[in-house]
This record gives sequence, C-alpha cells and structure tokens, in this order.
Amino acid sequence: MFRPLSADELAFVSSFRKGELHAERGDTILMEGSRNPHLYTVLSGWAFRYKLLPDGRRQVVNFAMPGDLVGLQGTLLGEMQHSVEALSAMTLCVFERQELMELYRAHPDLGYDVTWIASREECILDENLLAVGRRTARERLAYLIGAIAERGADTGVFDRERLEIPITQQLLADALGLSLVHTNKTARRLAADGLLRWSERGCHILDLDALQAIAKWRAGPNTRRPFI
Amino acid sequence: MFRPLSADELAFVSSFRKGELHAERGDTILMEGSRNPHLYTVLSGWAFRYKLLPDGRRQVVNFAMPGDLVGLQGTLLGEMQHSVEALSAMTLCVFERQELMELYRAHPDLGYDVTWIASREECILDENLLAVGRRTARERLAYLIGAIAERGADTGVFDRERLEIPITQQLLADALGLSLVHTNKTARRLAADGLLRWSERGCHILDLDALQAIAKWRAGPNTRRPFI
DNA sequence: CGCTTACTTGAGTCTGGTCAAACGGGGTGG
DNA sequence: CCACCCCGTTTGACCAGACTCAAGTAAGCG
Repeated sequence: MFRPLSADELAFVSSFRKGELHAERGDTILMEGSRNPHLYTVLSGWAFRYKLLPDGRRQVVNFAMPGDLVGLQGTLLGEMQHSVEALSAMTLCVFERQELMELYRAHPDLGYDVTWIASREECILDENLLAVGRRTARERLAYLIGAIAERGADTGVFDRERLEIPITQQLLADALGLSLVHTNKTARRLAADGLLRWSERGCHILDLDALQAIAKWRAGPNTRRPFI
Repeated sequence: MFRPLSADELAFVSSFRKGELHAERGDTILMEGSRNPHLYTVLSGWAFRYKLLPDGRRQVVNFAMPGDLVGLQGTLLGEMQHSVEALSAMTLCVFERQELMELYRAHPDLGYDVTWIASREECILDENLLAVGRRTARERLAYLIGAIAERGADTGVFDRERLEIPITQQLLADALGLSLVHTNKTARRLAADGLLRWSERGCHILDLDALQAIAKWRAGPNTRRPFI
C-alpha cells in the first residue's frame, strides 16, 4: 500500500532517522506549547491529536496511524499548537527537526511526499469539520467510527475481518463535539440497530457499510501512499 | 511580511507561472469532485473553501487570503474534495499541476515553503475544529470574526485601522456550524455589547481585543511567511 | 416599481447538554 | 479471599442552547 522507496532514498532516510520511540497507551508524545526538537513517523499503533481550551474543554482533532507524520507543524511553525497522546502501544521513528530541510535538498521526491502527507491530513480535517459542523449526532458517530475503521484497516492497526476498535466513548465524544452522555445514548442506539456492539475492549463493528451510509460518507479511493 | 525570494527562485517561479486568473465575488474557482489541472496562489482578494453534504448542508472549512495556496489537495490527491468560491474580486496566480514536482526538484527551499503553507493551513483547521466542536455560539462568532480580521489585516485584504469585513451572516453560520437565525441573534448580541457593528457592507469590528478575549483565542506570533 | 438578497424578530420545538446516581469489571492491598 | 476503588459505561430527569418555521423589514438593482 505504501510507495516503494529507491535504494538511495532508503539509505538517506536511514541516516536521517535518529532512533525509535516506544510509547504506551496514555503516554503523551507531544504537548501543546512545547518546542520539541523531534519529528516522528508512526510505525505501529495509533494515537490522537487534541487541543484544549483554558477551562478544560477538549477537542480531539484527528487520529494518527502508521505512515502519518507527528509533529510536522511544530517543526515548521515553531511551537506545538496541539498535543498528541498514544491510544495503544506504539513505535515511532524519530527525526531531527533541523534536518527536514536537508531531506528536501537531498531528495526532493521525499519532500514532495511530506507535502502529500500533510495534504491528506488536511483533507481528513476538512471531513471532520464537516462532520462536527453539519452532521447530526447519529451521523457523526457513524462517520467517525466508519472512518477510523477504514483507516485502521488500511494501515494494519485493526484486523479488517474482525473490526474491533479499542476506544473510549469519552474520546469519541471529544472528537465529535458531543457530550459523553449523549454520545453514549447515540452509540447505544446504533448498537440496538445492530450496526455495532460494545465489548470490554471497545467498539466492535458489525455493519460498516450501513454506518457509512448513515454518515453519507464514502472512503476515498485507496491510492498508493508515500511513507517516510 | 513575506519571505524574500532569491533572484534565482524568483526567475523560476516566474517561468513556473502560467498566467493570472481574475475572479469576481461569487465565482467558483474550484469545484468538489472536479479534476482541475491547475494550482493557484492568491495574490489579492479572498475566498472561502467549503464542502457539501448530499442534502445541501454546507460547511465552510476555511478562508483563503493572499499567500495561500488553492487547489494543492487536488494536485496531490487527485480529485478535489472541496469547492472554492471568491468572496471579493480577486487575482490568482496560475500554475500547472504537473510542474509542482519540478519545483521541488529545482528549488527544494520552495518545496519546503509549500509544505510550510500546507502546515499552517492545517493549524488553522485544527483551530476551527476546536471552535466548532467545543465553543459556544458566542465564543465561536467572536473567534471567527477575530481570526478573519487578524489574517485579513496581515495580508492586506482589510485595513487594520478600520476593520470592515464584507461577509454575509449565512457564510459565518456555515463556517461555524450554526443556523443562520441563531448566528444573527448572536451577532446582534455582540453588537449590543459594543464589540462590533453591522453596516451594509458587512461587519465592522469595534473591539478586536474584547472579541478575542471572549473567544479565549490569541493570534499566533506573526512570523515571516513564505510566498510562492 | 417589483424582485431579489440579506437581515431581523418572535414563537414554539427539539436535539443535545447537565446533573446525579448506579452498575460492572479489573486491579490491589489488607 | 474479599473489600474497596477506579474507570468507563449506562440510565433517568430535567434544562437550555440552538434549530425550524414564519413573517416582516430594508437596501440594491434592473
């Protein structure tokens, strides 16, 4: 699914990487307001990106899965404008901020790929904004669960055959701009309709197509994507 | 305010550009689902980016002002996932899609700048998502008007001394995930509090600081930005 | 002068929020 | 081994912010 790298590119990326970071569920990888000198690529596991209001209201802005870059904004714009927290055990590939420019110079194609990844993130954010701004609670939940499942299955975080998503309802609520209570009631209703089930480990999807139909959302074409 | 280009870069960008596009208020510059072979930089005027649900619900996702790229997603991902419409008379600089890769190869620094711009857009989207998901109607309106004013003043679209923003309440509503009626009532209340005034041409800001305080939002540091 | 576009306002409704309490499983320390 | 606690889920009652419907105003324009 990922674009294959040339030997040359591979060698450069290898020299570029500064090590691996392992994180556990709940670990904060990046903190809003900090100036972390690193940039990461997710290798395995997943995380969520969020912002806080001074009084504690939280908005989950997106999720990060294998192939996604974490901390690019901080690298380019200075200070982090959001935080990132692991949702599972995960491994990340660590790069140095300063060397990003080096990558652009040495391998323009890889630079292009970085932009590609940023652009895709932007596209997902647009979609999230549409959901939070204009969909009903039921549609939102169907959308988010459907979209997470799709991305997770593509990147190998979840098993496509047996879609089980370990996530709390609080997190779904914060990603959808809903209250926990209302999220629960809505989720319960989707379960009653036979579209999903809640187990101890999270949400088990029974009918992905029906969810996406409710959300009026289709996954984009699954084109080959770059990986750095 | 923009990063100065070297003579070399300037020459390349000049050869890269394919002409200028002039648009009038209301013109559609890009259409969701289309495959436009062009990429644009806004030179003057402003526009908005939006997405539609099949039943017509509309979400304005962001605004585009001088220095912003329009159509980058389409260039990298294929088909446009959103539409763009002019909010004023505007001029755009036209580039060919295919040549973007050429730019990366010939001038890595400019490639880096493209990523920088995409990253900033992402940052604004995060902020919008936070607003739509977690702020009250009053906070949202204060945020959006404050943020538009800030960006508009920075890029010379509006006069910083006499902040007058020609925008309809319907558009504000669609950007904030609110109904037109509720937006109007909220706007009216802000006006009653002496923070702004509605004239025939749009919204006239009287107290930008107070608006930003209500929104619990501060404009980021106004760093030098790239321009392509 | 009629048409259109945008803004206003009021009345009534409803989706989704808040508050409060209880449940259930897993871990842990006595 | 059990009591307790913590975390996440669940439910009910009540409230309110925001939506819909409807109608009216005001300005700009052909």
